[in-house]
This record gives sequence, C-alpha cells and structure tokens, in this order.
Amino acid sequence: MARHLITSAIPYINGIKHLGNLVGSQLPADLFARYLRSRGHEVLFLCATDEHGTPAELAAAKAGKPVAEYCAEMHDVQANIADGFRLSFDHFGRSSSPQNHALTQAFAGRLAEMGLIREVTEEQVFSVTDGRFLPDRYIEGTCPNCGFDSARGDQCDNCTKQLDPTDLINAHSTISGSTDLEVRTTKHLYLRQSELKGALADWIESKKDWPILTTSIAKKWLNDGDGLQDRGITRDLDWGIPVKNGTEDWPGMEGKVFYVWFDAPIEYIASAQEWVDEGKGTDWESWWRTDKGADDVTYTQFMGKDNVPFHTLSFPATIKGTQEPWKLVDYIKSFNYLNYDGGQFSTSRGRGVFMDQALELLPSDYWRWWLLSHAPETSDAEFTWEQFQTDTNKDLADVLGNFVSRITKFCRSKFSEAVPEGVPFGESEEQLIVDLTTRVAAFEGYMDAIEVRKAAAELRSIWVLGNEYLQANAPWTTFKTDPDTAAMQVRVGLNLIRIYAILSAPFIPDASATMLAAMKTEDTAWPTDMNAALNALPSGHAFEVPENLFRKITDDERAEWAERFAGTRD
RNA sequence: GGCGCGGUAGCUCAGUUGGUUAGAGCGAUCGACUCAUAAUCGAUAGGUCGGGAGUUCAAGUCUCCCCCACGCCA
Repeated sequence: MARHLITSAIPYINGIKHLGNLVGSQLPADLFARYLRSRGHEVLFLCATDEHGTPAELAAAKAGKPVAEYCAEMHDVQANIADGFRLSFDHFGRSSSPQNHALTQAFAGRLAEMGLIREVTEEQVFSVTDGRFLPDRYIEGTCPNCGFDSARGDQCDNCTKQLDPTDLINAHSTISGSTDLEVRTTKHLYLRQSELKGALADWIESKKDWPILTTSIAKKWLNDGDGLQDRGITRDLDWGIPVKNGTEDWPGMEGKVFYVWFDAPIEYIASAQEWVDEGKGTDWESWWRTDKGADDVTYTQFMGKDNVPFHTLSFPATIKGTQEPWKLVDYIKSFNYLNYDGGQFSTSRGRGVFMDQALELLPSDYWRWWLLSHAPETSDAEFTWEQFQTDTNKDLADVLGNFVSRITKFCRSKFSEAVPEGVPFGESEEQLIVDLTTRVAAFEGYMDAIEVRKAAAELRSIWVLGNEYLQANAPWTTFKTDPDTAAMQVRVGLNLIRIYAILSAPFIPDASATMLAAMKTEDTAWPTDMNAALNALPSGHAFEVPENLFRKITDDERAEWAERFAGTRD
C-alpha cells in the first residue's frame, strides 16, 4: 500500500466550467484517485476554488453582491456540481480560507528571509471613478498607430502593435467607461524566480517520464528570450490575501494583496489544513512535509496545458525558494483542449455544454465515460454530438448495460433470482480466466501510468469478453440439453457483473454501484485472482434484475442538443 | 513573425528505441445467434500514414524544405 497525494487544478470562482475544463483536470484526477483507492492505496485527493483577483470582484459587482458573499455562493454552486459529477475530493477547499491566508503570508515571509523578494516601484493606471488600479486588459482606447477604437492597454488587437496604457487616445476603463484615469506610482513585491532558474532547470531535466506536453512548455518558459523572469506577486486590490511578512506587517505594502497566482497553488497545501480543521482528516503535514512523513508520498497533479507554467515553474519556485522540506510534485499530468464541434467552447457565446447543463441532460456516468475515453492526452480532442451519441449508446447501453440485462434476465427466467450451481468450470472458463487476467493486467498498467484513453479502451474490451463468452457458449442453447452446464455458464456471467462493477467504478461510479446493489454484494475487492473472482458470488447467492443501466440517446435528442448548444456564431 | 502540439482508413484515435502483408473502436456491407435495451458475436471492405527531397539494406517512425489546423508568446 502506497500513499498518493492528488490535486486537480483549482477552478476559478467566476462561473461554471464547461466540459473541456472538466476533462482537463478534475475528471481524470478523480479517475486516478478512485482507482488508487480501489487498489487499496491511501489517497488524499484535494481541490478548491480559486477565488481572488479582479475578475471575481467584477463578477460580484455585476451580481450586486459583496465579493466575499459572491464567492461563498459560487463555491457552493461549484461544490454541488462537482458532487453531481461524483468528483470524490477528500476536501474541496477555498483559496480565500483563513488557512491559506496564513500560509501564503508565511511563504512570502520565508521567501523574503531567503532574499528572494525584491521591491519594485512602478507606474500604473489608476481609475479615480472605479477607485482602483486597472490591469492593462481593463483599459481600452483608440490606437495611436492605426486608429482602431477598441485597442487594449497592452496591445492593439487590430494592428497588433504593443502599447503602453498611456499611449491610448481617449483611454477609458472598461469597467465603468470612465476616462478619469491617472498614472500613479505604486510599489510591488517581485519573486526573484531568475535566481532559481538553474535549480528549476535541473529539476525539470530530471523528470524524464513526464509527458512531453508538460516538459516542453516548462522548458520554453525557462529558456525563451531572457529566460525565466522575476514575477510580481502583489496587486493593488481589495479582494485577496493582505500582504504580510509572515504574521508581521510589511512596511510600504499596506492595502495591497498577493497576486492570485501566488496564493492559488499554496491553497493545495492549505486545503489539506482545511481538511484537518473540518474534522475530515488528521495530520496534514504527513502529506506535505517530507520531514514529517511525506517522504513516502507520491504527489500527482492534473491540469490543462494553460496551467503548466505555473505548476512546473512558479509554484516550484515558491516551494524551492523556502528551502524548507515541502513536498514537491512527482508527476504532472497535463491535458490539451477539448474542442466543441469544430471550434472552441465559449462562455460568452454560450457555445458548448457547461457542467450544470450536462447534468440536466444525462446522468454523470454518460459524460464521465465519454470524456475520459476521449481525454485530450496527445493533442486537442473533438466533441461532436454524433460521436457522443454513437459511443455512449454502443459502449454503455449495448456492450455493458445489455450484458448485465441479458444475463440477469436469462437467469431469472430459466433458474431463479439466485446464482445457480451447475457443473465445475471447463475449458471455456479456463480460457476466459486467462483472457481476463491478461486484459486486467493491461488495464492496470494503463491506469498506473494514467493513460486514460487506453485504459478506457481496455476496460471496454473486458466488457466485450463477457459478451463473447456468452455468445460462444450460448447457455440458452445449452439449457435445452444440459441445464447443469448452462447453470454454470450463468454463474460465470453473474460473477462477471461484480467484476465489471469493481473495474468500472473509477469511470462510471453510479452504474458500478447499481451493479453491486443488484448483485447484493459489498465485496469490492480488486480481482487479483480471476479464478477466485469468478467464484466470489457462490451458488445460492440471491440477486435482483436491475433496471437497464443505461438508456440510449435518440436521434431527436441529439439534434435538439446540437441546436441548443451551438451558441451564436460570429 | 517566433515557438509548441498535431496533420495516419468515412468519423474518433493507437502506432515503443526506424524492421515482416500500417492497427483499434465506431460507421458501412455480409453472415451467425435469438438470452438480452431492434441488443450480441463473427467476417469483409476502406489508408500512395499532409506534400516534396534526403539518409538507410529498410522510414508513418530520423534530417531538411513546404502546406494546413490549433495553441502560446512577442
């Protein structure tokens, strides 16, 4: 038994995520966590909402609510949806938690102590009307170069010329529209990441088994141009973690907060503290401090490719810079994007399916199965309704669901709602055991390596073995001349249902639970000995015929959904 | 413009360090079966592996050039 720490990239508090976000981090992380638990390992699976920053403030203002209240509500919304998708977090925390406040301030203090923080005085645009400093992207005006009237503070989208906010003609805040802007001097803290470049490069270089996607992005940021740059870790905002040097005030930093990308990954650690403080666990340090038991922990992070630089460089720089025994990530599993029907998912255009909408259409298992079996591991992947319909109908309803249906109903009709006895196993069963053993070993290999698509394909092949067995041995024919042999064959089929429930649980937990309930068993031991596993439900063991596990998606539904989620095109 | 991931059967995708007739699932066609959710099982057809040049006894797999899509950066 090993100890596994698993984190999923933490979703931003603002709004509900779409299926591409889901399959890029939380869902595969959940798959891995569930699998490792099934194998008997000790798992701590953490996630949280990322709550700070300007977008949260603006979203709250738009909703007419104080930002703290808005975040609390949206956290509950996201937690409920996560629950709806059966994401089995041990704790779903909040980056705004008191624990993260204290920890983030402690990290900053320690980094300052190590000489890795420097103060930088810079000029920024301040909107008097809005009462806040404006990030470049919240400033628009007319481009002095081409006359485009919606040039942003950092760049003109029309002529692509790089701009300084002060270059803009008639510059105004995109928040209020106000033109009452001033340039003010402000002071910020920078993390001297450049000092850590060598250590980070060595560390990345040592990760030979990481996905190419992960290391190539990291190396690009390390080496491009002038190399890894120092990074501002503070902002002039109200909503965030107040800048402090540990527990002490930080002279000159009054009224400022840490930058969201500084405190967000620290929430991975703080989330474990929340987990303990809420009574769900004990001893978070045994997961996060290598001097307090975490040296035997394997830590795996899941994220979309856009998050890779922060997890391969920024956060490790924070950790390494302290020279304290914090647990560093061992493996980063990153994902490409899921496209929606030939284009991108788009929140603003209402294009694509969002997590809450998905659950209104179909139970989570349908989405989990399709998304995981098409996870964008090697390149961007494509969601189409046609594919979703044919795949889920075939895999879930026909191959798995119908298998359960045919064997349970046949047994009820020819024998009873109990496992029949029959003769001992023969050649066909010995061969089935060999085939199952081989395929399950392959499945385990893919799951251990987090090869999500291949694991899904292997699992499907294992389901098919059951149908092949029934087809080849035809108990419905055998029954006419040799009911005892037919009884044994049915016994095999019923035991396969239990085995399938266990193997499939990480992908389709609800269907798995239904299968186990139908077989009236709580024995979920992983099938390491296939002969024993095929005898786990003994003759005489009662079961019941379940409702159909999966229904089919009709052509009408597919057409309706495709229309409904197409969004407004340009 | 620079960089990155890709471009393999109608569709979605696999193809380890270059090595026998390029694979899977779906879809299509044919057949078997009739226990089951008009389900299942089997067989067959389908590819000049984006284009071109090169290295090699041998290239989807390495090198160079070009084209296309997506993404990141400037």
